[in-house]
Amino acid sequence: MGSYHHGNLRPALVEAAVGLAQASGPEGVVLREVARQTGVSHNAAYRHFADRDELLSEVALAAMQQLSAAMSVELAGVVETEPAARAVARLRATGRAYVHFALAQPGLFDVAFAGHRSPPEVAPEAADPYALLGLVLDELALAGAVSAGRREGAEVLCWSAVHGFAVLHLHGPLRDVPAQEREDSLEQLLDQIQRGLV
Amino acid sequence: MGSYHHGNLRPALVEAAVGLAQASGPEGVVLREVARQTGVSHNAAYRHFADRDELLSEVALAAMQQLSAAMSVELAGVVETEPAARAVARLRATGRAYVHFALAQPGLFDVAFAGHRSPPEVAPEAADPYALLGLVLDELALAGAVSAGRREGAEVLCWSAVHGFAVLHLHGPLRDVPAQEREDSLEQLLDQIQRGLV
DNA sequence: TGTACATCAGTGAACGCGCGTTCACTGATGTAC
DNA sequence: TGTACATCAGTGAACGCGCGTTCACTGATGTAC
Repeated sequence: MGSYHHGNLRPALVEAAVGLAQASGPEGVVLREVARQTGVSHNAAYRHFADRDELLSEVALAAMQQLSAAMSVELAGVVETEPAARAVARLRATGRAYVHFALAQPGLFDVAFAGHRSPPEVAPEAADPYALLGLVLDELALAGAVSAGRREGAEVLCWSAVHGFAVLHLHGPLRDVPAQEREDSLEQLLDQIQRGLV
Repeated sequence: MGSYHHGNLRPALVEAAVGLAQASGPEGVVLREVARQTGVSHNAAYRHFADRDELLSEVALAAMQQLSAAMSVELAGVVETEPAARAVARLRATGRAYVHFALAQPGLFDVAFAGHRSPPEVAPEAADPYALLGLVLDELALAGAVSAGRREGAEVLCWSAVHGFAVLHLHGPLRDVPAQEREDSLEQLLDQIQRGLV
């Protein structure tokens, strides 16, 4: 690896950047530090990214993928078999995973949702938490657990509630709520979301 | 006002800072610019604030007050008289005002919720949107429009949903949703919140 | 197989940025006597 | 009422910060003939 050409610099830079984002959020992704950690000169990144923002977008994408992965894991853990109960449990799992990811990985969560210049940052299907939510809601509708007229736009309620909950507890006025209380509060929130859809 | 002593510098600085926050959010509140606009040397502020953060906290407080004021105005506009319907209308007004304020005053909204070092930033009662929400929920409970067991913790659902909605539409992936669609979506969200509490 | 040459992927030095903050200061104000 | 003096509220110059980005460059690689 002592060669002049790194050979695999781009992914190495992204990896380092993800590490920094994980540790210190968007501000932590400092080009010069990324280069330092990758053992490369501070301007080498410009061979692979137009500027810092482009690197940051890459990190945001990775963060989204991790979020989706976390949601998928929690979804896979649902063991209910009765269709309606199962769909409900999966919806709850989705929300729970979202909030837990935000709290466990605040840096990545922030990068994922920090306003970038490329608004949609359309991720590959699998990496899109929103698509995942839509899927689970479809299951719910199929199981008859959500009234017909209420399926449409249901994403927004679920997402808003869960996102707001995360943000308020992460940076907002609820950031000092003790963990246990927060968890109870979350389950209650999921109850209410569920009720709002039925 | 050409005198050496300004005489009223502290509030003048806060006012300028609020203006900057309004125009460009937390980052816009630049000490040197605040001083420039107030016609004072760039370090004069240190006679009145320990540092930039302390000034920013003052701005956050002002933002909270404006948010509360906006909510109060919308609340006052509710003309329903039948108690239950009135309470429901007032709850909706609260949420609507919250979101509309966020969208109309993104800079102030951001400052209000940007994580400061003084977490609770306990505002005088009147300036606390959370207290206002609690009040409206009490009315709702009194009117019998919310089941007993569901009054407790109802704040969190309402606040989370409305806050998440605002944030997702302000900076998040929903930022490009057209205004009309967004408004429809908001009304639907309020429907669902309402349903979640009953 | 060897060689010339285009292209690619790194390097090192330098720039400008504009800020927050500190320092030693000076002009204005209020108060005790 | 006048004066000495402490205190307060401003000033101007300076520092350090560490970054993102650009420039002209050089070492490595691959390919055509």
